[in-house]
Amino acid sequence: MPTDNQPKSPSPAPPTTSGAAPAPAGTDFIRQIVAADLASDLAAGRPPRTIVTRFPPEPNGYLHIGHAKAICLNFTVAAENGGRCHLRMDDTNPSKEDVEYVDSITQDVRWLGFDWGEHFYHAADYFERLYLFAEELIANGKAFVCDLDAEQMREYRGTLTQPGRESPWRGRSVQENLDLFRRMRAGEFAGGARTLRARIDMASPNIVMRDPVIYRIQHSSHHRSGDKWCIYPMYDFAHCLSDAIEGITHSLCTLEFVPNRALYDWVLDQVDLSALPSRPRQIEFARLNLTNTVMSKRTLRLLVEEGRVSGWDDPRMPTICGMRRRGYTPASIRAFCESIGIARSDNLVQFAQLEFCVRDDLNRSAPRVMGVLRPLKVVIENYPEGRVEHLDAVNNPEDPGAGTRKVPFSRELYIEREDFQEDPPKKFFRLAPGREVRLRYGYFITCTGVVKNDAGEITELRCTYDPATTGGNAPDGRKVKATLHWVSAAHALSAEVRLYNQLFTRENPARVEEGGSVFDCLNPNSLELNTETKLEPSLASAAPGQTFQFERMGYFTVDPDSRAGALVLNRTATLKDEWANVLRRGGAG
RNA sequence: UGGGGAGUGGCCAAAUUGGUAAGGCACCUGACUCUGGAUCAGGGAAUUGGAGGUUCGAGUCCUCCCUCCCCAGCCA
Repeated sequence: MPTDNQPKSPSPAPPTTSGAAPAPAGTDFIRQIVAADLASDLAAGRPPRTIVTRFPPEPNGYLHIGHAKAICLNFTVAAENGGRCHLRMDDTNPSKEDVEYVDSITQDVRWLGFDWGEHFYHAADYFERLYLFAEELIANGKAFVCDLDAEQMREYRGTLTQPGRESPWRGRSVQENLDLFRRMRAGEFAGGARTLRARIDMASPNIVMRDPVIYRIQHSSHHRSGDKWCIYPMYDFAHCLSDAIEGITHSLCTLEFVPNRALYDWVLDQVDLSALPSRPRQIEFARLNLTNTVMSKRTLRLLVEEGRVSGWDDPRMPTICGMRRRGYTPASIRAFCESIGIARSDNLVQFAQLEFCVRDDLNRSAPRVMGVLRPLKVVIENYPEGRVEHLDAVNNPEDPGAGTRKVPFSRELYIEREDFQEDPPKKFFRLAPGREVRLRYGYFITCTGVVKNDAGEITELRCTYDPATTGGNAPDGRKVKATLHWVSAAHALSAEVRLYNQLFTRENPARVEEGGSVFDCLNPNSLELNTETKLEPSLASAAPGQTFQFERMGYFTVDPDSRAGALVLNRTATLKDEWANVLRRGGAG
């Protein structure tokens, strides 16, 4: 269970009536099924079963936000019902898996705020038992050793519209199958030379049921079992049995496994489960898709391998480690996963939904600070040269307990370039010639002059301040339309800031055009490097991982690339920006 | 094309199993504000993919049609 800021979800009402009792309202179909199962136990006079779920990643890549949806679902459904959730490495294919990934996976799940207790498992640890189940299938005449090679097998499988043909090896005797299978295990045959197949129905309209391979020979060493095995079970065989072995009650997976459910149930029907704690049930839900990004592990891997991003933890990546580096909090990711719901229809969630969740969380927790991304020098002509004041600034208006800090003010400052316009449009209430604005926690200033270079670019503003408005308060109660953030030029810290934009320009990059590539819509401007940022001096001691709100600019998180005196910050998210909406609507003129 | 899954405001997503379309995000308006942030109040937006049918009554049931997604790895 998450321990920090955990979004409280109401526990389903205790089931009181028969198995047909209405499920609690306002909850997704999976929670309704779980509630109904519990209700049916009660109705039958049994003690209600312990709900056991599992998150079963294959350690062949890094976890992403789509996995977070599954992780939140599995762990919270279990927790809401007083059950438990296992973390299981689905590591049945040694050629693609690595410990590097199991380490990152456990780290990410823990970081998200979930605890699997002692229930950390590996499918590889079940290889011996799985092998025995396979022999049981053979003994029951439900599996056979097949000598067809991969290409032949494809031909025999048939097509979507044509039934397959039975393998010539389908009729081998139990004895021969057992002997061959044992010799497969013993390493007598080359990789790919033979397979163990379930004997089901080559004419099934469900292709998954056309005598699927359940064991293959692969002479490669496994990250966990080493060289102990040279035959490895396939997903469809290993997964359902692993679930049964662990006592999983509800095996939640994504929609693409719907056709596999027939095989999941078939395998469980063929073996003696009586010594096992449960007969698990597979339930599918729709995977998460997010606008302007991709969730496919293959594509994410290509982004990394082709150097289009800096690594799996590039802050533009939808990976958990990328989002962590970007500055997303575990609570914000959990809140997001809760907000999108669980259903069976394909979906494409807008990135704005995720951004809302980070802002919502960071607004409450992030210390405020002033940072100028595109500095424009301001000289306050009537402010004494050499004078420095240390003004009080509130650390977090959402959290009075966060206290205040001192910010130096002096004659020469930087303000944001975009906060000044020489010829301001109608709805622009920031600084302009002759106009008065407030410098946050500082003074009211009035622009009295504009200095330009030979190219006609504004290089400096001349202003005057009203000494009576110290701290930003006007004793005469006069109002000002805008409050600007600023930084004292002499005291400013320089920093590198990485401004991130969408990785892909199209809403759904996964939908590739004929003959095209996902990378056709890669956003060339997804990373904007800014080296001119000036920060208030309080940031000097900021440590990697810390997130701040730069007032009026957004949330920024200190990157691990930072070194003493050389801060690097990632923009986690911008603030909601009314002015940007005005500009977008073209209503500023 | 065989099998399977799914279509509810721009995006997610509910709907007590037939009783008259929640909520969130986004958007817009106003209030407030030393962040054009936050907060508060309000608003627009859906003939529930389409056409028929059953019914006093249909998002929910029936029929037909359309669209999208998944399956032809010795991947998961």
